[in-house]
Amino acid sequence: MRADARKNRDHLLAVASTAIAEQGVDVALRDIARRAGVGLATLLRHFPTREALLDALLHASFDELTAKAGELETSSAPGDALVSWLRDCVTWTTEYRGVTVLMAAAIEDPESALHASCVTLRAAGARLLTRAQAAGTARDDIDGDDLFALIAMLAWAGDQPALAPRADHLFEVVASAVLPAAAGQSAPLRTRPVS
Amino acid sequence: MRADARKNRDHLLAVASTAIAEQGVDVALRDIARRAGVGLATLLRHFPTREALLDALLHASFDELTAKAGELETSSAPGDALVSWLRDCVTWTTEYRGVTVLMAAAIEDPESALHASCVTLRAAGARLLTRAQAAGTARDDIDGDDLFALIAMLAWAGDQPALAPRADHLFEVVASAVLPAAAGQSAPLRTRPVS
DNA sequence: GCTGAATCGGACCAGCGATCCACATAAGTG
DNA sequence: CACTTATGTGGATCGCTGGTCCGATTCAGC
Repeated sequence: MRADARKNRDHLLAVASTAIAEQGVDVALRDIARRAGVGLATLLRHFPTREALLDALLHASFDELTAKAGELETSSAPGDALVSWLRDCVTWTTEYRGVTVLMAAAIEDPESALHASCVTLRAAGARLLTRAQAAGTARDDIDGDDLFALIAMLAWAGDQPALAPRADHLFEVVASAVLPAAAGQSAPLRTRPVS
Repeated sequence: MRADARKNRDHLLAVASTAIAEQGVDVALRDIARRAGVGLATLLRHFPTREALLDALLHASFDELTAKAGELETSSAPGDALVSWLRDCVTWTTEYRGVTVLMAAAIEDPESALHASCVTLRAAGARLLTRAQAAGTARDDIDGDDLFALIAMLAWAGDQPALAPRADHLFEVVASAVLPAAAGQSAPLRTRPVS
């Protein structure tokens, strides 16, 4: 890649990052290009679709989250690890308002630039889940797909202005369903802890 | 209203209903107008915004759901009534793909044409919820706003092609959090039923 | 400095919701 | 029935979106 092209690419990523933080992932690509001082065509050649741009932007975050899952797998109790990782996932999406619906679409579209990242993320969650299930902390009748869906639902709620103030509380409610006796969560009614 | 205007209005509603069933609430208004054999301006005069059109279209359904809540309030056990009504709400939204995000936006925007309907719906749910809480069947730390959010989250999941196959299961998971010992729901681990 | 290839961005396209206004028509009046 | 007027209509148009094309520009190697 030519030096000027590389510079443009990096600058575009930086500008896109702040623009998305300000206006969400639906920000007009023209705005990003204008703020970066390049033409729309230049942006679209570096990143042919909005998803490709997001993928380049989010790749580091995705890797962080999967790495975090790997750490938690050995450093924390199964239940704590799962709920802590879920929390990380949900809070992370708040930085990229609107990304949830793209992820939900990408996970079943192999053509999407975000597909691979989403599948990896789901797999990381599934490992934490099965570990917690083996320990008897998480309910048995859900799998990685369910977990991914629950994360997406909570993240979506965080994206909605009317629902966002409740996001933390909703997380607790959902978490209490996945981990009925999770540490730090108040059980809904009286739940007998697993011995 | 003039007779021809009335006829156009009714025809537009009928066409919009089928178009939305086919393509979701994001269907192009131009398409609806064209399929109805009128100009776009005519559609937009009868229904100034997409929300106004949806409000006219959904009003009957909203009334049905609130009426259903009133019935259940006297005919069923508090827990059963709540979970049954939740199920009705969520399955209803599947007929109008994409309506959830509009409802979530409308509930806190008093200017929205859908605002009043959403508030009424939330109030109906809140009544069922407090009744179930008084009976000790529903967890105490949620309110009508939380319930509305949970319905919206489940409905949104049903709208996402990748998540829709799991929608029923996700409903059970969330319901088990709201009503830990709801009849017909298998408790996640062992939960001691309230005496 | 020159040349060829890589890169750029303004001009365009189709689609969207929305608005305007000349025209058509239904409803009321004599 | 004829005439008037208020109402309803829809094609043309606007600004915006994501996306494509191609002539102009700039870089990299010799």
